[in-house]
Amino acid sequence: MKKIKIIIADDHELFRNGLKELLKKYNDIDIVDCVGDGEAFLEIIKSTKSIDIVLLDITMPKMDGFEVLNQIKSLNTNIKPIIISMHDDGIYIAKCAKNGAYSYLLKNTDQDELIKVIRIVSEGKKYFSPKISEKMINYMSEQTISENILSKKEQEVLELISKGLTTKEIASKLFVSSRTIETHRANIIKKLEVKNTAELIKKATKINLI
Amino acid sequence: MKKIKIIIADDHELFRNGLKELLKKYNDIDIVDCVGDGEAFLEIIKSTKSIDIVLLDITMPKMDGFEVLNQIKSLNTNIKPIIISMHDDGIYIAKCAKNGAYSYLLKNTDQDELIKVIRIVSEGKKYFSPKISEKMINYMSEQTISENILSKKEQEVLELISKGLTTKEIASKLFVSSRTIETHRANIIKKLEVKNTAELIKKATKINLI
DNA sequence: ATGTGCATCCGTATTTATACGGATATAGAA
DNA sequence: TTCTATATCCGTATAAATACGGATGCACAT
Repeated sequence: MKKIKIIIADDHELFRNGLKELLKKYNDIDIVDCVGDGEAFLEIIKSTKSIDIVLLDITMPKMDGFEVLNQIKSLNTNIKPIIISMHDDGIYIAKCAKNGAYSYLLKNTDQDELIKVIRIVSEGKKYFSPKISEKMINYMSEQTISENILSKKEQEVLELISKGLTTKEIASKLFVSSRTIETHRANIIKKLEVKNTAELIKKATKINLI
Repeated sequence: MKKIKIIIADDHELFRNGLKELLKKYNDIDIVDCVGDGEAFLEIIKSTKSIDIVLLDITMPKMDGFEVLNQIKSLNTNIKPIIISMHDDGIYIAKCAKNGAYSYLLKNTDQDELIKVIRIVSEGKKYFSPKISEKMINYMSEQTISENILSKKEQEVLELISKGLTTKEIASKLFVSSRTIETHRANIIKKLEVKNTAELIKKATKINLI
């Protein structure tokens, strides 16, 4: 039988070793290595191939979990990261999900759940528990409060700006003078308290206007 | 005992009525009304207060589910929408989550699951099943493939552009000529195949570069 | 050793965006 | 009704971005 090869990356030694002991008992699991920071982890996976899973903490010295997730993606390995974190903030969860985590567990997760998730993930499936999903979704939906700041026309103009149209193009598309669009642009920029178009689009995206 | 007041909004009459019959059997549930499109639904909730839950389809004539979700948010009611859809695409799920859905069920969900979710949501909690979460998370992480397109410097410049700095400001911040930054800008725009800064920032945000 | 990608630099011309400081008509809210 | 927000329009001036078409030195991989 093929064992699931795992690396543990966590800066708390006690936790790391405890976890190792805990997982030792399972026949289908093989703890290949334990490291205390993100850089050390990356070193290892450069030499050691065929790792299945990394149990990854977010807050680590030198290179944090988010960075590690990014690196894993760009390295084109098939290591599947499971985040084990003490934070249950929606933003953390969403960020990990976005960056390719296969699961997100809290440090107070019980043993059975952990084993269950390891086995699910080892088959290439992602698993996020309903509680974790709820947190993330709450966060995602909160990000959409700020509507109604812009008038309908302004919203329309913003939409077209974001599509790459110039003032002139927008003007002819909406059958108005380009002066009008210029004014709209100026007002939009003022309302969102930004300096220029680049910052505008960034902010508008952030608060979900486009 | 207080019943959970529900409205069903779905354009398929058979499904709508079937669902109604099905839910009739439960003592703690009260189907207040059934409608076939989004506009009709909005009409009803304007007059009828104290609805707890709407079972909402996405594809509907006149006004689709996404629009309805948006309206519900801006109307400041405490109706909790549960999406019942036949699509299990990640993008649909993510969009609903973002727009304030309390749950997302597929039309082939079994009865027990539906009742369970209705009861959970009626208490104000959100619930997304692991399968649905998986779909959504897969979608979210796919949105983040394209790294490594830009060089480090280009990435750095992009970051500063998105913060609203002008070419000149970036140049002096990075101790290089503004010509250099101009070239970087041009190259970034070319690489991401966009027309101008506005579109650039939008795309960069979308593919998670900033 | 040779090539490829990258960071860096330069000039010129045109197009856009931004910053001023106005004005009017209309519709909806107070 | 009066106030307020909105959409629309106008001019002038400067700042910035974009489009051309180049060039060099350096590092890294083949």
